[in-house]
Amino acid sequence: MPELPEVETIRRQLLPELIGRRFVEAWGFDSPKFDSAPTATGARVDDISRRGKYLLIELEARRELVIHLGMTGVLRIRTDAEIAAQQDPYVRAWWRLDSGDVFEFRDVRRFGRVSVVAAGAYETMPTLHDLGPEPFDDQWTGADLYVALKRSKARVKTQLLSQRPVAGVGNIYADEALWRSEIHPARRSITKLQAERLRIAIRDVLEASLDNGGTTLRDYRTVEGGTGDNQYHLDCYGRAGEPCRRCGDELRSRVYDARTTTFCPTCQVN
DNA sequence: CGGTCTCCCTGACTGC
DNA sequence: TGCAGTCAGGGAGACC
Repeated sequence: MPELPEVETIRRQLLPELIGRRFVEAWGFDSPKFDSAPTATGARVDDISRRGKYLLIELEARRELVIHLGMTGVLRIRTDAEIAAQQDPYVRAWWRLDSGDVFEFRDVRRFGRVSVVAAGAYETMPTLHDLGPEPFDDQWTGADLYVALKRSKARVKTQLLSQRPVAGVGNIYADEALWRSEIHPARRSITKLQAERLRIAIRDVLEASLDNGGTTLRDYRTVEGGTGDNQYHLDCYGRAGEPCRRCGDELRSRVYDARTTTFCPTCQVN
């Protein structure tokens, strides 16, 4: 599932492909999640930025093509010859570039989303509208995280997944960061010291994954079609039943708020 | 209002 | 081998 490191990897790869290009034709799958794609037709791409897991393709005239990859979203650029050689029923939106190539959004499970809006007008996307700070922002402190988490009584893991305390953390990196900072995912409050440790852990696990090109468990692919390598560097996520690399006890899997969570019952204190 | 639950989707996997 | 049942999960919206 694409989280911040995966989306950032994709952003960097798309930059040289899309900057300065113009969308000359477009199509969107017949669903509210994808059918606004053609409204970007005619626009030139000025820049590509990112907020959390949201890719923001900045268009001329202060408009944005917002893309969320959901669970199975893949972005790629194909030629007509490649498209003709391999029909793909899971392409949910595409934009033809003035180079002739086609920028495609493939999304098997349709958990992703496309939206063309005036720059910064995120009212129709509540999570993006109320998105927390970027974890790599130097201005973001442990005190900020502490205050943000104190606002809610939900479990710390659930709060992280809400994108409000900090942007871009999904199930994989939430489990990794909580393991690394030795915080039990079901806690409903943490100390200032724990918040600072958690902030550092979040930044470190995201940075390590970015350095590894992201985590490919199943569907995640780079723009070039490659996989990431970070799946070989996970300490916690997906390792239930295996020994904790810190204390040796067996990692456990539990469902909290409808999300599978892996943690060490011994060193992640509740 | 806020915490929690359900639903959307479909390929992969499990068990009989 | 085949098929039904289960699982995975980000985010929107319903529910209490």
